[in-house]
Amino acid sequence: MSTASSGADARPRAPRTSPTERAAQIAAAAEALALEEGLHALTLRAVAARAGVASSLVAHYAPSMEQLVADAFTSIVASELAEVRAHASVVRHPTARLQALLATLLDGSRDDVTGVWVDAWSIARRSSPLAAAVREQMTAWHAAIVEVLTQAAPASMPARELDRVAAHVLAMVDGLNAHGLVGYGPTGPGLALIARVVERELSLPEGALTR
Amino acid sequence: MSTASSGADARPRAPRTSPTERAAQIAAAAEALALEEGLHALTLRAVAARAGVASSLVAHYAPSMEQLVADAFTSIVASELAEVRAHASVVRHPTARLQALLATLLDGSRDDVTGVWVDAWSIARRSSPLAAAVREQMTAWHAAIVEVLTQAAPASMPARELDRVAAHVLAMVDGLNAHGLVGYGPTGPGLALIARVVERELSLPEGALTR
DNA sequence: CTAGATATTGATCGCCTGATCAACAAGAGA
DNA sequence: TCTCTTGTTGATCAGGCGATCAATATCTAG
Repeated sequence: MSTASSGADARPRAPRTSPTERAAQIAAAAEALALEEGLHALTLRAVAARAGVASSLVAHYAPSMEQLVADAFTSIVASELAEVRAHASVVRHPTARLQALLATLLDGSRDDVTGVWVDAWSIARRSSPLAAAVREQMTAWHAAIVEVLTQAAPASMPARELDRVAAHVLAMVDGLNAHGLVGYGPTGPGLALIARVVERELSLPEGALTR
Repeated sequence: MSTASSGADARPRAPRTSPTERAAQIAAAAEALALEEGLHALTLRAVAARAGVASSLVAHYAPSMEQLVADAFTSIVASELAEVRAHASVVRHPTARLQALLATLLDGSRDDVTGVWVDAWSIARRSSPLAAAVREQMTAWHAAIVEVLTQAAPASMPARELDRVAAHVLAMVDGLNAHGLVGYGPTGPGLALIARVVERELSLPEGALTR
């Protein structure tokens, strides 16, 4: 018996760093873990192992696991939104930009984030911090969709209508992605499904969003 | 110290019954618990307490908790489908029947079942029995929606189109209900949102499904 | 070079989970 | 009434959970 004995973590001691940096490392570990294994995988010990620190250190930096989960969710989803926004904003033509937005939301390239969303809806029923975070991010997504819709819609279209169409799009995207996550339904035709509706609502020529 | 001592369950012994009946009781307890507390609440001990038996008896009747959860899900959702089918089938006029179907799916009167659906999508990623059960029930729902749509649609409408519209409706309903579950968005206007699309797709007069 | 501040740790508590198995109890058939 | 089948139980195992706290190790200011 020379090396390990019975310790709680059995691991070289983590180098001392600034609280800010350490908190960032732990948050990053939590986000990566959630994307790979889902929000359920965010346990004190799993996050600690991922970050290479003792589990008690994670507890030291996070007020509670409930809050850590809510924060990880917020960070993941906010990043996704920023990413998608950036992806769409490079497309100049408004209609093409709308198409790019819808396509990237439905092509399954973000299944890991979709998994986080579904976990969040489930867990949020028992965690009010997470519930608040979910509502907040949904509102942000709604606003982003409205923005892109507005640019592609006739100027005469009232904001009320755009709100409605955005809610429709958000529900469709979330529904279709949830379905795809369990291996059900057509993830490919998803775009065609939703494009058709949006074209009509915005008075765009048929096929404007599928070509 | 006269009554309880240290036992595992501390409870009057359950009367001996036939395996069939006992299995049904346990299944019923699991379903009720899932509707009230979510699929996450289905633990060996919680189901046992609800059924008034020892936890080891639940383990004796269920091959595994994973399977018990999948079975409870299937039973709950199949019942819901039968119930909704019955509710719609008493409406004679096809268009009114379609409206009744959509309205009952979106009025929030089945939030408990929606919770079970969301839990199922989340857990199904880690449980293949549940994943299979989810796909199976989604297929059944799709078929039921197609049926009602067909009766309200022009006879000339190809089955391919009806499939597409049904997928659209299912995604919308699931998306809107998931949103409503965390207290986000307009659960009331939900019907208006989806009715508008379905009216157009089926060439129904505007407002046919909202009045 | 020392002393104080603080980032980090290991051990521990109480509670929960699914699963297994010998032992018990109660109804059914002889 | 007696035996046999079998529905039911309690105890137990190995593991995981969040949280807390005294102790330790390391950096920094004096």
